[in-house]
Amino acid sequence: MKISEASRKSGVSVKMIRYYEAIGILQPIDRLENGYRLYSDIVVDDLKFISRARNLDFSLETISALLSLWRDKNRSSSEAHTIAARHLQMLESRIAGLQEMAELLRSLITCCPDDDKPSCPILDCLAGKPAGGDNQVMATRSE
Amino acid sequence: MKISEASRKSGVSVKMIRYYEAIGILQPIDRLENGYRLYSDIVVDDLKFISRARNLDFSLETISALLSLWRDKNRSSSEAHTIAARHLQMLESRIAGLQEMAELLRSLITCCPDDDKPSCPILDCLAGKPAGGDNQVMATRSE
DNA sequence: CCTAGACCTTCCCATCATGGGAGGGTCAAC
DNA sequence: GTTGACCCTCCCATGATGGGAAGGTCTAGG
Repeated sequence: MKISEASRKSGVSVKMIRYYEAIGILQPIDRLENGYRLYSDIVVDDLKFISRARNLDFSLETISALLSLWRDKNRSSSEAHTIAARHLQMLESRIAGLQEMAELLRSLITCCPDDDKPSCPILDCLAGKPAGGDNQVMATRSE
Repeated sequence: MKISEASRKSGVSVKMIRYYEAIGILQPIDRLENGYRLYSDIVVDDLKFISRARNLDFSLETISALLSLWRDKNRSSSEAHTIAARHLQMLESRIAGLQEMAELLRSLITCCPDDDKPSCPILDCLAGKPAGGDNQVMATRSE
């Protein structure tokens, strides 16, 4: 099949399919005489693999490693385990960071009168004014 | 003060200070005769404001709006409220997405034998094999 | 007076994953 | 023989950040 069908079947955009090949995640794809790429079902499976891994927010570099593992029938599950565990840890620390932000933001939003007057704890906090509560965005307290 | 001192006082890198000016978040900075930028304490405060807002993951575009509001003594707190509420919503949906990923990943990691044999539910899941449990990464189920 | 070093400037490039679009080739159907 | 749906490559843009080159400026020490 040609690239647009591979795209349709895999859910990966035509642009990205070519890109994955260009950066070496996909082996070089066979070409027809006119230069058109020819995709096998196996490559479509690789594309689905990539798509699922992207949905778990793995980087393309990591996905490349995972795909190699998948293709390697002599792999150890511990290798995939290690990669996944490291990624999970990163996800968790990102979640923690975002939650901290969200919590502070929520408290500021709750305090904000949301009216037509200028006084606003949200802006005060960003400006470093010690607000009424213990809201304080961690920052740059170098002075 | 010159740029490196402004950087030290604000916690914003020299590169970024220049960048913020270049994209118009900061007003054009006064120059000495030799072309060196001259920073006032007020601009340092702006930089701290930006830094705190970045710590809450506001985009520079949004920060530009917040900074304008902060400078506008005729603002309504509702304007900041709206911006912050929209941002909070975005943070929350990102958290939810990451948590979904983390949860699936955790369950896969738990199932993975983590040994020297090739069988691995993590890779199976990425490859679309319906694993033992109900682990299934949402993807591309177009066939 | 000269030099070393610590600044400052601008400009270009790289990141990461993704998309847009130009300019041009190929092929099938009508 | 043209139209339209494909395909190709190449360049550019995103957002926030850093790296580094090439070159100007200023100050302190010899």
